[in-house]
Amino acid sequence: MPELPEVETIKRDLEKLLVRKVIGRIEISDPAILTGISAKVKSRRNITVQQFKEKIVGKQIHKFNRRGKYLIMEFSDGSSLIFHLRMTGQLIVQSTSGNERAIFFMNSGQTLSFVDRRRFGEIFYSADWKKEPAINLLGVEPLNGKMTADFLKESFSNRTASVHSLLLNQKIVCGIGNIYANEALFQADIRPQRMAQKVSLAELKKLVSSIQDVLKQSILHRGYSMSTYVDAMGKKGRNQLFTVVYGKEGLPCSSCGKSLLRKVIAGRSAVYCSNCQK
DNA sequence: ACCTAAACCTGGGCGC
DNA sequence: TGCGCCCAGGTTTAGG
Repeated sequence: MPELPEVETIKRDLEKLLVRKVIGRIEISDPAILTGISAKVKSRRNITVQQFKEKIVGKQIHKFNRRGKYLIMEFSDGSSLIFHLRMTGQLIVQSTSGNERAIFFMNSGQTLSFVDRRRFGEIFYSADWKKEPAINLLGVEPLNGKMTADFLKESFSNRTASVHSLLLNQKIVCGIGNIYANEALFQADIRPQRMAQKVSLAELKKLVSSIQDVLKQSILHRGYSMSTYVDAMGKKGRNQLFTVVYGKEGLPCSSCGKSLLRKVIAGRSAVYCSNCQK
C-alpha cells in the first residue's frame, strides 16, 4: 500500500509523537516480521526475538528518516530500526486494532504498533542505516532535485521494458509505486506500455514534473486511503479523492471522457486513457 | 544484465 | 449465504 507520500506522512507524524522517547519494552507476536517471509531473506537475517529485543530496549529515539518506501527510526547511539510496510503494513501510535505483529512500548506510556494484514512487512535492525545494502541499492529520491529528465533519459537508455515498469523500479527512482506511476503517466500524457528508451527528453521533462506534482499533492492530502492505509494516528488520508486513473478502469477519462483502459504490464495493473496518453 | 511470471500471505469484492 | 475466482498500494526469486 504505502508509497512515498504515505511513508512520508507517517514519518512526519512519528517525528512529532515519538522523538526523544525511550523504548522500554517490545512485544513481538509474529517473529516473521523480523526475518521476512521469503526463505532467502530469512537465511540472510537470522535474528531471534530475544536478540532483537536486547539490541533495542532502553534506546532513545533521536530522529526519523525516510528513503524511498523505507522508514528509519534512528536512535541516539546512531543505530536504527528500518521498517518496510510493503502492501498492508501500518505503523500506529496508541493502536487499538488487536492485530499487532509487534508493539513497542515507550517509557512515556505511548505504544507504537506494527499492524499488517498480509504479513509482507518487515522490521530490521541496523548499526548504521547509511551503510545498509537495502538502502544503498535505492535509486534517487524523486523530490530532492536529483530526478531530472536527463537522469531518466540516461537511466532508460537501452531499456526495452515499459516506462511503467521502470518507474516502479526502486533502483532507478525510489518511492514511486503503482498509484503514482499511473497518475504521473496520465498527467504527462504518456502511455504506460511505451518502451522506456523511446520516451523523448521533452516527454521526460513533463514526466519529472508530473511525478513531483502527484507525490507532493498526495503528501498535502496525507496519502491515499482507498483500502488499508492510515497515518500514525490511525486516520485515513484524502488523496483517493484526487486521483484520476488509478483503480478507475472503465470510468470516463477526467480530461476527454473516453473510458479508461486497464492493461497488465510486467505483472502490474496500469490504467490509462488511450485517447489522451500517447 | 535485463525482462517477466510466479511466489510470498490475507482478505475484500464480485458473479453465480 | 456460500463458493470460487479475481484483485490488491511491494519486493524477491526463478527461469528465460
